Amino acid sequence: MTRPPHAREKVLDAYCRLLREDGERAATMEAIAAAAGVSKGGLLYHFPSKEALAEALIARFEEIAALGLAEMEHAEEGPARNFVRTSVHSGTEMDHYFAAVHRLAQAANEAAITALESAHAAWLDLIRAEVGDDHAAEAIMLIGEGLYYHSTMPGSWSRGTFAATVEPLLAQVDRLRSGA
Amino acid sequence: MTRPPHAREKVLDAYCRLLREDGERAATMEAIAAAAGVSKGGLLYHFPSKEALAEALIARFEEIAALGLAEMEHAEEGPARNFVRTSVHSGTEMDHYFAAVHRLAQAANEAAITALESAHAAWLDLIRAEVGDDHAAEAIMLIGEGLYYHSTMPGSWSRGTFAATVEPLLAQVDRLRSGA
DNA sequence: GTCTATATCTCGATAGAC
DNA sequence: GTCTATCGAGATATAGAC
Repeated sequence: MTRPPHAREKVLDAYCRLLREDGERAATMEAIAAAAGVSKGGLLYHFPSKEALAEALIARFEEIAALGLAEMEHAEEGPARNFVRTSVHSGTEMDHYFAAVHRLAQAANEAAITALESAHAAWLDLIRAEVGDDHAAEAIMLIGEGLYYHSTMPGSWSRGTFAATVEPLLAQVDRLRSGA
Repeated sequence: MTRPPHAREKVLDAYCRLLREDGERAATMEAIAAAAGVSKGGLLYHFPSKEALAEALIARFEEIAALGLAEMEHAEEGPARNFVRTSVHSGTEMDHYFAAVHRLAQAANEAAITALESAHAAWLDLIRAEVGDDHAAEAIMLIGEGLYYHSTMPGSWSRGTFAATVEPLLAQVDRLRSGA
């Protein structure tokens, strides 16, 4: 880490936003540079290729995901509830980078696919360890994934449907958690 | 309806497959034409623009989704179980077109976003009507959406994790269904 | 209905001035 | 460290032969 130069940060954030809002095709070097307020040449000084940009974004996602995982592991309410609670779209950095990496994965970027699969596997492990029953754990995890799915979707339907209902949903999680 | 010409079908299927497997950016007119076994000119006779192609694919998805919805409504096991059962990736036409429309939605195609939102809303309505408790219905629907999310993902992690576990998952659905 | 040829534009990347 | 200028490849779409 050690504090990356300012321009690098701006570029990465712009790339993340373009991926998330307009999709992988729209996230061209030119568009990214413009959104970050630098020139194409300036961008290519920091990231010598488009692939390098994607790698940096994925690395960033992995950092954020690791932080979230540690928090989930030690959450007072338990990993299961914490996972579902943090899966609703809340505009966090995690939400943004998850959606961006998701776009790359759907463009068949292997590193992005691997990063998402690792995150999913780690989440499931923690929920399994807490809940005991594997199938209840899977069901809980899928509720969270469903929420993540909606959080990566453009449009606002899911926001209107789920935004205000985290607590009642957590009550359903408790039903699945308790006993098998 | 009324039996579209053969070439139209081939083109639409090729477009669907390219979107699903390689992403929206890779699904170029040239690649689609090649995959469908026609020339660029031939493709553009049937679909005068890329937008027209996308519209046709979305219309196709809406047909398939309507059929699935009717089946879900009258399923003997009930809409909730039927929804979750059919949400696991099973390589059906519905899976394929869902994934393809999902790629378009993530490329900020408004019609694709609307089509997916309509489908989600219709599914949730049926599950709500059966289950009674709105939050249990949402939880069940999210389990299905989680499975759909995984079915649209490239890579094989979810296949290995969920493929053999539909029945135990349906048992979890039953737990959520029964009583509030 | 389907093809080839081609026009026009935009992409990612390089070169070199400052 | 950031810019402008430019190249070659590949994108959508048109024109017109068959």
